[in-house]
Amino acid sequence: MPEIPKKVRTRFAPSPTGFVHIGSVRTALYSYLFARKNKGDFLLRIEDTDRTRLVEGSVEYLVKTFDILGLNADEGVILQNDGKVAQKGNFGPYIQSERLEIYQSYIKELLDKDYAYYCFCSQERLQQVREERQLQKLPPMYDGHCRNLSKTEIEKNLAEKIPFVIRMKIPKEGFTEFEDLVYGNIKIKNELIDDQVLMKSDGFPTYHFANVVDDHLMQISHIIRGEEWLPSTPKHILLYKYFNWETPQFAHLPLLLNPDKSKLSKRQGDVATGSFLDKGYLPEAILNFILLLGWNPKTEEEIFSIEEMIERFDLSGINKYGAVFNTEKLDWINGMYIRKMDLAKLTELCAPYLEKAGLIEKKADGRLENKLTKEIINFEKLKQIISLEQERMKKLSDIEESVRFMFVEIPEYEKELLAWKKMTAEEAQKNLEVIYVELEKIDEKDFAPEKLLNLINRLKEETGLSTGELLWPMRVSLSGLKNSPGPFEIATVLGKEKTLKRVKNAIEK
RNA sequence: GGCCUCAUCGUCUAACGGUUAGGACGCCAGGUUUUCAUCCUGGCAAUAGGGGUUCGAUUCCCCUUGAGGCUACCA
Repeated sequence: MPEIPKKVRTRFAPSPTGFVHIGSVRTALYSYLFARKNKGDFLLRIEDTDRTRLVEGSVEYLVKTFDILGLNADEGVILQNDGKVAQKGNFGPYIQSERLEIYQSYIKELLDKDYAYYCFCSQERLQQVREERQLQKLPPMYDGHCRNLSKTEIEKNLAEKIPFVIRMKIPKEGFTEFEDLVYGNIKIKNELIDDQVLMKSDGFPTYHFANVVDDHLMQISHIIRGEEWLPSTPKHILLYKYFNWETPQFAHLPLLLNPDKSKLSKRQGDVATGSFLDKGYLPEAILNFILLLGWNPKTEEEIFSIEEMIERFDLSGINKYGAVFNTEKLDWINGMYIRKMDLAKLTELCAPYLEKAGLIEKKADGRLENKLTKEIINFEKLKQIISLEQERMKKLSDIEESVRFMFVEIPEYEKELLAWKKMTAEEAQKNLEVIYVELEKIDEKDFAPEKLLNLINRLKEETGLSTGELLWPMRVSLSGLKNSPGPFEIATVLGKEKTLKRVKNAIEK
């Protein structure tokens, strides 16, 4: 493979259709990493040439999502510091609908060189041609009806304002081949390539045309995109040749798959990046997860910071087969990131979930109020509460349910839950009485895990009870849950007063 | 139908033609002072099938099968 001396420039070029597909994020991630790795540029271009699929506000949503993910473009459509979407760079505009004049001038060049032609065929005729060819078991291609119209015919049709498109003139002989950085040598007979529409009747270019023109004008060196473009790449190569432009390198990425191995779609599950973010998957965990869906470092490392990704990433590590998008491992990776995270940061990230769940509320003066008990809780206390779950949670949204018991006045639960294994609830209550008496003797400031452990150990010796017979009832009295953090940790965060209150409540049940 | 592409545990994947086919997630079992989780240890689990080439194929070639993509005035 020849080394490319010029600067590496990659781009991500989404269509603003309203949501950000997780597969697009992977494509963008690979482009981003490749650019960073090679000290190149990463650009974001908006491909909004299909006017029928446009969704209001989606460009802004898209750019913001990428900003959250940390995949910041050096050039193109970017998010400014003031939160506004803007365009940056010397090769703009970077929104295709703002580049119509550019496409017009280049299509004229193709027309002049006889590499493209006007086609006045109606949709109905095209439909008919397709059906006829299908019946004859021929590829449903355009039949070339308008390929050789005379100049006078064309002028007459134009004068009569007959709607037209402009098609690319594909050679009837030979073949087009290229070296894909992932798939290797690809060779396709020209006779099997359709005379692709380049300009639509509404004056907008098709993907194939706008994409080639823009990639060239924006000096893109490596086109990293989904495998669905592999079959149409020869058309693009031909266009570069027609224009006498240097052909960039191509790297097609295998598709992400549904569990049934079809192309990953929203019909079979959640593929919107935004909803993963909403559920509390961390941006870096999402990137780490999708990085591994189709690429591997050839080592047994699995957790990568973005810097490590940049350092390790290499196009040669990309697989040729599609990976099933199965989020079980995402849960695990996300948990790893949560455990490594700074507690204060985690607390800040969890707070909105607690607010949404109606457990806390931010008052006008900035203080946090426990909405259930109306107590004011400071950030330190909230941090302690979150710390109970840091080792346990898989995603931020888990926090709502798992920590609710810390906010209620008294947890609600069935008395029978107090009983551990074969013991009865009454026996459990008796054990709690013993614990209660000892707990009362501890000084508030000594209410910490080590002291509490010592106390329980002492009680074990004095009473002959087992650890479980003491700890299970204690834990349930504090959390009201079958599964929860340990009793010492809960008691420490709760403080002496609340702990005693909960134990007492259990005894009197 | 045509064209293109792909094929290792359930999933993500590793293995210059020579390995008891490795790791991770998940699952199961055991341990770590109560539960769940964490952590540790162990276990179950794969080269789609058939032909070649070779002393020797997961690996190279061919066929079959299976899967996917493309085949729009969508991207």
